[in-house]
Amino acid sequence: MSISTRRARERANTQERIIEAALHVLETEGAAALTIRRIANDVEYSAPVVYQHFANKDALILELVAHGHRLMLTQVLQASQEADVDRRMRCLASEYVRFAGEHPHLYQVMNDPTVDADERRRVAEPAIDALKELLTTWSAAHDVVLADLDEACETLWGTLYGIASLGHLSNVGNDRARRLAEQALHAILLGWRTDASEKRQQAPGSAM
Amino acid sequence: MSISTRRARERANTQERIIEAALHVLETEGAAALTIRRIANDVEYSAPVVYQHFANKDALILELVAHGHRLMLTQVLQASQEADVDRRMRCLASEYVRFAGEHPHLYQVMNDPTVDADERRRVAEPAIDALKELLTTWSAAHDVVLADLDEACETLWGTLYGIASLGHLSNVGNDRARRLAEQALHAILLGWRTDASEKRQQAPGSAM
DNA sequence: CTCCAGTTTCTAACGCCGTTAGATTTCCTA
DNA sequence: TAGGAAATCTAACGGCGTTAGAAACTGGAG
Repeated sequence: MSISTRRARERANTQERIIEAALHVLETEGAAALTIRRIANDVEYSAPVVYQHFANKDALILELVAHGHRLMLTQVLQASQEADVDRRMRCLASEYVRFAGEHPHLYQVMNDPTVDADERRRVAEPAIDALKELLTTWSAAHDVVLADLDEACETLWGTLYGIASLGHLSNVGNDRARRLAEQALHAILLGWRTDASEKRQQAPGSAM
Repeated sequence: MSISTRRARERANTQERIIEAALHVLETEGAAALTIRRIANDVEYSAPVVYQHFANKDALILELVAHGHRLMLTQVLQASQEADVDRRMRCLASEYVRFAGEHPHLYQVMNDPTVDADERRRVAEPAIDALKELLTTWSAAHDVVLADLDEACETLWGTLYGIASLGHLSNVGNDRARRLAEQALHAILLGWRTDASEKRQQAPGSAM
């Protein structure tokens, strides 16, 4: 009994080491350096051992993506603990972009279109849910009834992603991108509020 | 004399054929199928011939990216010839996302972070400039003075990119993504106008 | 027409990749 | 301590981008 549990523990341990090694290579040297042989070498095993823990490279990468989202979620939430909802929103935008800038390669893999869309969606869900929750409290605080919460959330998510991507895509520095994200978020939310108040003035109905 | 010009013409012709073949493979089968050997096969040459026309695969891909931006620019401009500036803006957002949805693989390569950032920026410049021009006329039409035109433009560009990416990133269909893009653009522009009018009420100054 | 120079094109190979089969070693148990 | 299962390694496959060097074709001079 105890021997098999030890085996399982060792197994889990090397699996964890593989993930950490992969993460380290990815963050320090980029996606191009992330090869099975390289990872195996770093954990002092031969390449096929990796396939005892992951069906293939894609599965390993998916694990990195999931890890990345967990990391991002905790960092962003932890850094944006403002009392005011609007400040919290603003802070979230800024911190999201900061994360993208501080972990460019990880962020890149997290949004790599070549990893299966469904799986990517799945591992990103907790982060999206957190945004959805914040957006809910925001809309309640401002008496704004959003026609479709999911749509509104996806709009914000997409916007943040797009502006964070500017950081690598062009010459826009991270600080500037953070300001742009704050500004865009501010503008979108303000736009929604304006829409809502306009609607309120003429007839009771849903937003936009 | 005439013989060397004919040689040059033939040379340019095969180069064009290579690009077209590459584009065809990319659009119909995706980036994974885009290999030098495959392209060479399609133009009925052996692989090394490709290297007489392009320094390496990256250079060829950059050509596809440039082609993609030209295609997108003409399609979007041609489809959004509205008289009203706001309608034109709205239409531009919608058409941008439509293009992304109709050429998913090309669009993916156009925004692939692994292609050199400077080169990518360079070939995307004409499209960005067109957006900048439209934004200028918009701000003039609404008496909105944008603090930094380039920043505002990059915000819009990033937002459109992010929302267009939702199309592949999640379950969001293209039609829905188009509506979201229109909505986000509308909200951002409305936000800027609101900012400007607020500023106007208290003191003359720049926006945001 | 023939032969030669120069260009174009191809074949073969290098080193890398992800991945798998089969031999080998290691470890527990009976 | 011998045998069998588990873990691990070596070697290989096919494919990738890329390059060197052989082969074939082209055009003009004797």
